[in-house]
Amino acid sequence: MDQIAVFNEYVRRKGLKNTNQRMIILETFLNSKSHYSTEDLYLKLRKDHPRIGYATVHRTLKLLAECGIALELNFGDGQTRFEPLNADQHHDHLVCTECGSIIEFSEPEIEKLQEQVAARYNFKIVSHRHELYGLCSTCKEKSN
Amino acid sequence: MDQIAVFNEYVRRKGLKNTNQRMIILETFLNSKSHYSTEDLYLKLRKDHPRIGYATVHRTLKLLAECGIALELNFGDGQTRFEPLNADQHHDHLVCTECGSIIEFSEPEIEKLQEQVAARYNFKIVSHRHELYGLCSTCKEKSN
DNA sequence: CTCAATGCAAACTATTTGCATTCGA
DNA sequence: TCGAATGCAAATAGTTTGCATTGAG
Repeated sequence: MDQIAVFNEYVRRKGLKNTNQRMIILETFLNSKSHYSTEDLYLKLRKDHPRIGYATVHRTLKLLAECGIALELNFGDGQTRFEPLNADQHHDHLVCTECGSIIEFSEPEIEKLQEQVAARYNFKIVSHRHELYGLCSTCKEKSN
Repeated sequence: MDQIAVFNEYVRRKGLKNTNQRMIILETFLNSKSHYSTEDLYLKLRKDHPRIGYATVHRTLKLLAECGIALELNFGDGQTRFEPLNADQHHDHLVCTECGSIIEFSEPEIEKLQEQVAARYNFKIVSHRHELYGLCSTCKEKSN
């Protein structure tokens, strides 16, 4: 079941409606590799679809997060970002505080340890956030 | 060297000034175990020190983050929180999305793996953030 | 038809800033 | 004394909401 099917299913179950705008937003969102803020996505969409409003983009992103298609990220720059979430290929982030570039990484060992930590506190993990902040290789060199 | 000494040193090096307000804010902040937002700390301070303004609290917290005494946290509820940072007793968080309670944990194994990941990308870690969201033991039971 | 979704503008919330005044070094 | 810090109020930025209108089921 792909993301679009997941969305349709979710909409149906909740008695919501599947509009044209939502489909356009969802597709544009899924086809991107970036970490979009509401504004980023709104601006991108506006080129081809000037009739789609900021609020709709925002509400749709929230909806996608709700049904597990998007993950909300917050890198501490005051902007909430969203990224397409794919259960079977989870990853975390290295964030360069100098140039803002973002590198994705995944480390199954860490995920496993997380589970152990949670178990220690009888805690049920629903999602997590793991970000390393610092200097990427390029900025590291420059600072020398 | 304790936190207050670190602060004094930082202030001196930067040619800043060490005011009464800053000392009060710093002490109150350090003596707390909580994860304060600017507002939380402002309200707490106001009881004993009604003359300290919100902006001063905010600017001081930013300053503390800058000199490494405080860590900025963002649990995704739209409020930036700060916690006293102690280099030698670092910890991360389990955040209950149901009741909002926060459990601290530390797992040296994970820290070690982080370093390995960073090395893989020739990335220099300055700080990190690692949060697990889900249900704490109490809320987990209730949901059954 | 009915009720959810949209688009716009306005409202809100957290954070930041301008500026006259105060105060530390 | 001099410039950094303060406190207030006002500005900003991101996010959310109210409401008349549109449109999907």
